[in-house]
Amino acid sequence: MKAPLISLIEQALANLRNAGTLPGDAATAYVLERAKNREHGDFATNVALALAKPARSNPRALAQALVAALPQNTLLQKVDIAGPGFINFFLSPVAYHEEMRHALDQGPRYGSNRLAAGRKTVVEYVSANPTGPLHIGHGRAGAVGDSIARLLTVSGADVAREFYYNDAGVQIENLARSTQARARGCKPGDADWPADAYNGDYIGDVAQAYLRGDSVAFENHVVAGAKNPDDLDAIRQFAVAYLRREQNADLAAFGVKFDNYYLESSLYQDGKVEETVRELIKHGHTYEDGGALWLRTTDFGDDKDRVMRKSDGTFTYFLPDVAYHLAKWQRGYTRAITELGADHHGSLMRVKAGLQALGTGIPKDYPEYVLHQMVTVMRGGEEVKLSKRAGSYVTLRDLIDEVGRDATRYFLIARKSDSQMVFDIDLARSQSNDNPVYYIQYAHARVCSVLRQLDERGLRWDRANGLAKLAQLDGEHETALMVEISRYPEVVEAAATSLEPHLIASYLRELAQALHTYYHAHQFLVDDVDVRDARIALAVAARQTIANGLDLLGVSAPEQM
RNA sequence: GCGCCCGUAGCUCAGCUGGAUAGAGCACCAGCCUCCGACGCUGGGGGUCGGGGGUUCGAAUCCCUCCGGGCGCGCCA
Repeated sequence: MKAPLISLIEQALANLRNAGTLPGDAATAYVLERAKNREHGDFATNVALALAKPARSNPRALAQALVAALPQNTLLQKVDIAGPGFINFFLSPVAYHEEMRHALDQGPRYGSNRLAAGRKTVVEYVSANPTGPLHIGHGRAGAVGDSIARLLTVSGADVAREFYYNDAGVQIENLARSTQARARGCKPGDADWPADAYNGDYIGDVAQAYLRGDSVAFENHVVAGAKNPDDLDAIRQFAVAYLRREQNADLAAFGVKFDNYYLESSLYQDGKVEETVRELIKHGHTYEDGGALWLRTTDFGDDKDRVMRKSDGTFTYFLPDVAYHLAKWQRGYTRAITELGADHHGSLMRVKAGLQALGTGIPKDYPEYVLHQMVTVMRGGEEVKLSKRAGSYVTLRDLIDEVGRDATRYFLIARKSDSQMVFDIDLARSQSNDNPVYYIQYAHARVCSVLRQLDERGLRWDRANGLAKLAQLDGEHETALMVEISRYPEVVEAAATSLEPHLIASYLRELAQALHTYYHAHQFLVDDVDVRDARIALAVAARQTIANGLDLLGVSAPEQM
């Protein structure tokens, strides 16, 4: 609904420039936003305040001139000037009725936009190494990353979801040795238990499956356990396959999917690592010192230079990261979003520096990072410590089983991702008013229930008639609901622009509240056919909007609870 | 010590690129089911927006500083 208003404002500004009221080169950085208060209309702009100085006028006088220069439009009912010089726009009811028509006509596409139209985008998230079960942090990464992918998709982008994992490094070697030790009957604490081993019980499960000769299928591979505890290479391959399969199963249960699985080992096989090193050297940002090859990341804002090839000839972790992001670029992704735990933020600068040092024209803001902060898990009023080494461990699978997929996803997405958050298992489990996800889902189910009632009473909803008769809905709660629904496209745009899916979560709560309030204030299934059709039209528009919003969060919209 | 994130009602958190009297949920108090599902609705109390400066018509929002949390600062990932 904003676009036509902005167009009107721009026309008014052009008129004033032509009339000499405004200088031709006046900057037009102004804001058009939803008025917080209904008394201030539907939208308000500070354009007169922003332009008062360059126009050498006072804000209220300029506002008067602007309003006078505003073209006539049927969408506008009234335009006021208030306070220091705000211009308040009161939309006509027809503007909202048309928006309800859009919501119903566009259905699942209501709220989509063209912000990122056609941009080939890769969204990378989770990217856990296959050394153990996924924990709640991975859950947050999955919920946030997946939701961002959905937001960009409805914004027109051509999105690929990607999972990157290390299948060759030191940690994998550790995994293999740990599994081997288990296969030989050792346990943590035994004299010959490896020093840096993974102590979790799940390693024992992997070892047993290996010894049984189980067959593990994952990501188009099948790996069978070779049963031989001395074959470390076979153990490594089996353990990676086993844990990857488990992680994939957990993510699938969480509703988080991927288009690509990208292996670190492939970067070596395809020569991408060597190519990256070669290019970095060629562009003169490297030097040797102490037998190691350094990258002069300080040329690009880092506080010290970084080793890229160690004196033993192997690479530090960040070089494959640079090679990996180069590969994203080379695969044609002009936009890359990388979702990471905030504990990795130290590596961002290095990877970006490496990409710039390549001199291949990769933009400075490539990739765009979205970080998520730690999640503290509470159960029974106490913090549950997460540790791969210790026994106490809440896995993502535990949460899905205990709390449910929808509530877990909602809780993990409802907070701004760069804020630390507390995940209270007892709260998330409670199916009460403590729990916003059920409140929102219930609003959706309620409308479904009304339609079932309609059917049971042998009545029929005439959609076209309902839309035509929306003018009969002029009550306070009905208007409020229309306003909420019409905000949805703006919220989607804001969330997609800032890569902040939590905005959708907050919005949905407000929308659900408006619907519940409306539900209590008015009866839907009344005898007056026109009023009935109109009220159902509004309710269905709300239901559609809730369903669309929940889908962006990866949360289901049940027809009954 | 340096860098990044954060500090808003008793608790958990919103507050969009600065805007018009600071919001929601929970908890607490008082009401609402002969009525389309009460997993709901209505009303009420409750805040020096961590402290202090600055920028300007206007600051929870931007800048500086201090205090208090978290996370990073390896030839680990």
